[in-house]
Amino acid sequence: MKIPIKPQGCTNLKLRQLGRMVTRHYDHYMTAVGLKNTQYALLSHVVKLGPIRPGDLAKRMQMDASTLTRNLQPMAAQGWLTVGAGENARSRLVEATVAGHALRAEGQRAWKSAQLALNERLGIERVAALHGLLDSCIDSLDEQPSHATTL
Amino acid sequence: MKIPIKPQGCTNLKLRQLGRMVTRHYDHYMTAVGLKNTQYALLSHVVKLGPIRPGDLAKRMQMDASTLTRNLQPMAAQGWLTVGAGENARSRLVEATVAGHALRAEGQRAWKSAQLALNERLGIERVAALHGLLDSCIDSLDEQPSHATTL
DNA sequence: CCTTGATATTTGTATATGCAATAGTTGCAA
DNA sequence: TTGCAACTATTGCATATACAAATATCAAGG
Repeated sequence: MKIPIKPQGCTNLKLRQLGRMVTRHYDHYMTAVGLKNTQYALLSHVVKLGPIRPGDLAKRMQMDASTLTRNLQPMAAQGWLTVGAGENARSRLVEATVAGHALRAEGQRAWKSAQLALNERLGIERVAALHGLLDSCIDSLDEQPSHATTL
Repeated sequence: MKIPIKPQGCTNLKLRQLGRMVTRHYDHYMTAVGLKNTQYALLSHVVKLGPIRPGDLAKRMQMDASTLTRNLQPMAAQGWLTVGAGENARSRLVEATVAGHALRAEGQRAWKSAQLALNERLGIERVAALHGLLDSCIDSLDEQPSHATTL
């Protein structure tokens, strides 16, 4: 007989609290290369996913399209990436510049320091467990239409 | 012999992605009572922690004090809480109004729906596991001076 | 009393986030 | 061909987030 353990408290609150803490942690490392944690994440995605349409990129990052539009702006202004013409006149393609590739490489080193320090502080197994759980939750929520509100 | 499983990917990215998804989920429910997820969290803390100084509240919520100052403003403007005088002239006390208490009760019902729907979608055991992990990480990071960078 | 250092909160600046509404495009159908 | 629906990206608006700097206050010493 398995006792179903009820989750206590608010998932959203816990996620946001830890999110704030962890984000601050990474930002301390990323500022060394002049990037915010969010910008490093975005730049990495653009580098890895090559020329990609904003909408597709937003989906990949689980981010609202309008948020992406705005987050791209300071980075394009810095010359790290370009938002050029796509196939149609209505679609576009985001691509990392040479400077963007270089910066992302630098950022990757800073990121690594931040990640290792975090692993150290939390314990590598706890981080691994957390990753597994976060990934599986992301996957589950991604499949379903968000608030299909199956009541 | 225990093989130490290396965490793959970026903790920050995963936390933020899931955070965005979950926050959107809660917000869909909270808008029914005119609250944002963050405002519900803040209001609940103020209700529960009674008259409390901004700085202490910020610490409790793992939030920068300046962020708190600003987040309180729209809520005070709505008459849900007050930021009154504290013991000293330099300190203050945040307290929920009667309207604030009422709204928080309403919000709690909306929150419950959101939480139950999330439990449903992720599975109650996964949510419980996630909570445990998030809590333990929050605790660990809370103890240490953040970027004491023990390298 | 006055200075000085510690405390508590708020401002300045910049970015992140998302919903609703808009604008421009494309494709299709009447 | 015009007219409408679907698609793609952006704007308007409001809020969230944090670091650095400014403000205001208190607490001790001198």
